[in-house]
Amino acid sequence: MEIRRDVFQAIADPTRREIIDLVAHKSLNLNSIAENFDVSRQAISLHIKILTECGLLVIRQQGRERYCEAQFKKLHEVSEWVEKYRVLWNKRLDKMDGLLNELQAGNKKRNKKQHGLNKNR
Amino acid sequence: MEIRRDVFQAIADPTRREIIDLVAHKSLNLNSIAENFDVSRQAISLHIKILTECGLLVIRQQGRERYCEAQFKKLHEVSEWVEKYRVLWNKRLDKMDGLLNELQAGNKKRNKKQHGLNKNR
DNA sequence: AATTTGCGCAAGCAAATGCTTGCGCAAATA
DNA sequence: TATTTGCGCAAGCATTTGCTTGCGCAAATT
Repeated sequence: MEIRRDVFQAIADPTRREIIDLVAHKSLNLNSIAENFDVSRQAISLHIKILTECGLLVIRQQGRERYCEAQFKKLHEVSEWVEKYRVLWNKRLDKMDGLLNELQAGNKKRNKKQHGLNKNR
Repeated sequence: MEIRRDVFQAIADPTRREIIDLVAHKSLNLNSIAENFDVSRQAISLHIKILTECGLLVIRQQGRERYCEAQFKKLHEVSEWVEKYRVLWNKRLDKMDGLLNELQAGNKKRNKKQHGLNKNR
């Protein structure tokens, strides 16, 4: 068991993202989750299976009910991948700001050239 | 044109994530990108199409070559979704730390009860 | 003990995904 | 001008995905 699933693949589906949103703050059993969607219980059950297989959810069996608890640790993988670009993307914004400022400065008047300002972003 | 694609869906595929990694620092034309993979050029072309359709890539046509440039702004959507859980997931770690400490304290000796310490994380 | 409730298993199916190969065009090179 | 190069378009195909419905079991309720 425990088929290594890809987290990125798991959160690709909007329904699965909603499921995570739902159980983020308090555990819910499968049927309570399914109530929030207009697909069959079975469909939701499958989504939950996928989410547990990749470690984003953990099931606590309690009698005949299965409570789903979010497991955020696994989101770290996604976070890492995205955040490594944050530096670059801030840099790009800076550059754009710079260009905009140059343009504005140029339009308003051709004197008082401001250059390389606006590094705060 | 411009079929609104889901960013989450786009980055679900490992090849597409690799493509983004490749062009993160410098633009590359399609064939240079395709060289890095052992699938056909056409397959890569399709991946790139998907990436541009959701705004993660921008194409600059230059003669007969098409240079792919990463567009990190769109990653913000992913970042936002993931990061909103960071608080929760840190909180959970705190709780676990707390439990661990209680256990340790309990094991070592049954006196000197430390409770609710270790809030620093 | 009989019924209801929660949920997994499995089959079946349409649509989407990822890939390939072959064709053709327009820009660059010879 | 003839050939090469970069790349899109389109058809075809195997998997995968997401969903449904029906069955059945075990825990809870009556």
